[in-house]
Amino acid sequence: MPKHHWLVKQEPTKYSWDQFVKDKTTYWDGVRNYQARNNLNAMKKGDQVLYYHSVVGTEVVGVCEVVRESYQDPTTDDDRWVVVDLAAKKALKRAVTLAEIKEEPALADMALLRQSRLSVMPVTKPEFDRIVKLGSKAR
DNA sequence: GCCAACGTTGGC
DNA sequence: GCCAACGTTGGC
Repeated sequence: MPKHHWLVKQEPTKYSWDQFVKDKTTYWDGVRNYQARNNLNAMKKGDQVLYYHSVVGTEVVGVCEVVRESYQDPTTDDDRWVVVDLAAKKALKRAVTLAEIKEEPALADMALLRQSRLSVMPVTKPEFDRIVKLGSKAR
């Protein structure tokens, strides 16, 4: 089965990549948006996920992996909301900024640009590979 | 700190 | 079921 690719956003002041790396795995809580929730539900174990810092930095900083598929959000009794478990996999050699993504014609259609408020979104494989490639070489 | 985009709520 | 008001997110 082909793996899916995703991008999750977090404000580094709330939960940074560094903290994530320290924790190794985390559950992705706090999603209160149906579209983002639907994306969480569609995640499969082993899917690759880009980690994006919003507000502060506005850049993709690392890659993580789905280690547990969606289950009831432990931080609320409301059964509409779910979380997934993510494991930090590897940091990009250098962060890929939002400005760079905007400059890349191949990335112009990313949900990140079209729907700035969505916090969990699908990414196509070419888009995913492109960002990882950008993040693995010097500017 | 401001403002645009967009999701949600509630009156009708 | 429509739409105005309101709240939140996130880029700048």
